[in-house]
Amino acid sequence: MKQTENISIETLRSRFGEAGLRFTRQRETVWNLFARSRRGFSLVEAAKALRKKRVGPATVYRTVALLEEMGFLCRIHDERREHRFVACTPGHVHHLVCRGCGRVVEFAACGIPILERLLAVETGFSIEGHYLEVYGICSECRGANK
Amino acid sequence: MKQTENISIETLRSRFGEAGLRFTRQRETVWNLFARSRRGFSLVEAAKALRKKRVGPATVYRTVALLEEMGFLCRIHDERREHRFVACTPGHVHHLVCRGCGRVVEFAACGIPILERLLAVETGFSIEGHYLEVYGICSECRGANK
DNA sequence: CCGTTATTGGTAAAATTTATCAGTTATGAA
DNA sequence: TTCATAACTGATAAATTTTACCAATAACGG
Repeated sequence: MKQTENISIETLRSRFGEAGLRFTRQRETVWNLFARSRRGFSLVEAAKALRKKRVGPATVYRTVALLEEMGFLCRIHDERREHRFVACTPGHVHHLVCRGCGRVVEFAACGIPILERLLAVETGFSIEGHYLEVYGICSECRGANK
Repeated sequence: MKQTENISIETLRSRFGEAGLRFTRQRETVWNLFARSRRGFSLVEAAKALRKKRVGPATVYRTVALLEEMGFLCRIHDERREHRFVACTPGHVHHLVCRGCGRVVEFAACGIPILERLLAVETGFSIEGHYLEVYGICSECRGANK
């Protein structure tokens, strides 16, 4: 399974342009932080890391929300505790999260649609979507424990 | 599909006893709030609702965390925004959430294990668990829109 | 009923998130 | 390249959410 291939800066810039938004130094800096991390960051972590790079906290909050809306960042719930954001491929994807190092691998799930049809019949709901996150230990973390 | 059948107060009381914990008026009050709601509450909502019933905010936070640890409350992410807690059957269950009224219906998922085996092969992770939440519109909310 | 001790409430403090607005800067046009 | 416009930012204040603290309370066993 391929590791997440990140969106290029140029793609990002043009998507901003199309939306009538400016691609500022700060926005690029925020994106780079996430694009280079397999694990992602919580808002607090990102704000702290970006302060050193002259990006104010308010801008970090605003930019992360914006990138999430645009589909470039995904929110990871990470086993019921902290929220993190990771760079992701726009569209419907899911994440496999390592309980050891926290690294995130994207995958395009399936098998769920069948379940959804069953649920629709049994509950009377019309099903519109789902959120799935899988947890495990990556091979690297397994190796480290030996 | 059956509506969530709540744990009885007596069951709850004895589980507290077994764990060496006291079953106080406040803890019972907190439980009752959640047990009677199909939708659940966020911590802020619960704290506000319980203040009227003479349960302090600190106690609400502590008790919700405790009930979650014991498996009587489950955390709902609710479509990427607010966290809510709902009374749930202990064990591995998932939730179907109405985008209209927010009501939550439990279900025991399946189909996921097959996906997990596939992911294990493709990523090298050893898979240990997952979190699944499904969104839709309940029949009551659909009816209301007509 | 009593004593022990877990639990609570009320408040203070900490941590997180949002609002505000004057100053900055990306962008397109000239 | 320069300029004008308006989006964006930063710094701080304010609001909101969560945790810490400790004397007072009350659940539970004996």
